[in-house]
Amino acid sequence: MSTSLLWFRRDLRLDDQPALDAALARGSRVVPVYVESGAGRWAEGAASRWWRHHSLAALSEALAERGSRLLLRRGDPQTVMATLVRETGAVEIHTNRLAEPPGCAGADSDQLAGVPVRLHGGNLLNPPELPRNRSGGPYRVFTPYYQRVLGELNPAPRPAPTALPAVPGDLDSLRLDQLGLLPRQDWARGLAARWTPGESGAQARLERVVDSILAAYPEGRDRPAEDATSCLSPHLHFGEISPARVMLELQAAVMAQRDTRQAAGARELVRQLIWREFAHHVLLHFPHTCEQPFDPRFGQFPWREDPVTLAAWQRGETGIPMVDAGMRELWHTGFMHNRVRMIAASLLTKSAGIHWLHGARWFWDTLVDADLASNSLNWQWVAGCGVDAAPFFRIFNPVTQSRRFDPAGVYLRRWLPELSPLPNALIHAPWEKPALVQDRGVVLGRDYPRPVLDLAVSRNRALAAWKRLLQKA
DNA sequence: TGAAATGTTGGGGCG
DNA sequence: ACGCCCCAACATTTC
Repeated sequence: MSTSLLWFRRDLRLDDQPALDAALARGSRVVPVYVESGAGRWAEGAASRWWRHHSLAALSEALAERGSRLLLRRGDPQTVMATLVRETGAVEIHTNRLAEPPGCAGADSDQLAGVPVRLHGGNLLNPPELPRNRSGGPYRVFTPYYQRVLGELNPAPRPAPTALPAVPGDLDSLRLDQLGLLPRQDWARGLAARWTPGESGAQARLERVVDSILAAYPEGRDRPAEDATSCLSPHLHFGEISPARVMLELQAAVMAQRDTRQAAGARELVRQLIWREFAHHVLLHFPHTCEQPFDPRFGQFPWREDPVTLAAWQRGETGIPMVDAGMRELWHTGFMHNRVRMIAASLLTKSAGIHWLHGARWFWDTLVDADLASNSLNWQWVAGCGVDAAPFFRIFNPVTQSRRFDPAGVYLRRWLPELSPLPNALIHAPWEKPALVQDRGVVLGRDYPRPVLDLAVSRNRALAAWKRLLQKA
């Protein structure tokens, strides 16, 4: 009877788990293992580590319930696997592809410790190198990519096995707390209040999305005060739910046709899921884009070194309420509403002219859904230097956006309680009428910062810099 | 998944 | 009745 190692990486689930299914299909003994390895490029940030701690706890429990056991080991995967192969006599390693660039935690290899690594496709709907456009190259524009893969997707997720083979008791495992994933200081209470990491948390959220969020999703997803987005991103990042499972549930909602609004919401969410696929497609074919602009002209762009503004942005103290609310939501919950991410990112890269990598690195450290492919693609999209990017001159006005998408100031007051005495007419841009603001007991510069930049001035500066770049190129 | 400037149109007030 | 102006609403262009 042969033995396989089931190497969990960011596929921390048992449902629709192709690596698990394949290991079992060999009719062999299956030894599940998680390897805590060293840093490397884009070492996981603190919020992600918090999430992973809890996700591993849930996975460990789910395996135990089915008669198996999760081994936790620490070290270089090559070394750890060599030890495990010696201890178990394993002939294969099964895991799901991550397809990140070399040197990153999610880089794949097809052999470790002299044993073949069988790479499965449970993390994505499509193998990330596919599809190819008519000239045989990768896609660089979302819409044709979307239309192409939409017609080809036919997910067939498989349910979790109800029982698993036992793991020999003499195999050592670290305790979860020995991985040291939790922060020393307990700043994570906000995260714990907001999230339920782990497979059952992911499934519960998907159920709620289908039952009560989908119908209003197309318009609701832009209003940050509402619970109207899927919030599946961290669950998907850690593989607590498979994209094929999400897809199937959404397709079922479309098929049911009870509610055409629900079907429209499902289609829109499928589109978002395919943005995730597209990000992986792009990072696989253009692996330098996690650090370098996709559009080479931007190698010459005069980004400003401005540590003071960067720090104000990070702390949520720019004096621009919609931006500060988003940055504080991020700090407290490890998440930021998608619309607000675009606004905050536009302010940093375009209004402040600060390099998108500074923003990408901050998000990387603070987001529970930090994902190299999505983070890189989206930061470059906002900055205007990426694949299918927003043109550089598309600069968000955070005040206009705030008035449009949070007209009643509900989101602003939630994250900026110091502004809650202000009426809706003043809360979106308090610096415009400082005297009226002061009448309400809010003193700018004391209770809430004055804006770190002038939106009109910074807009013109950004446009001028872009124009000069075009002339050079 | 923009914003601001500029252009156009049409209704109403008014001499 | 008519032309004129104003301005809001909408469309188009430019960045």
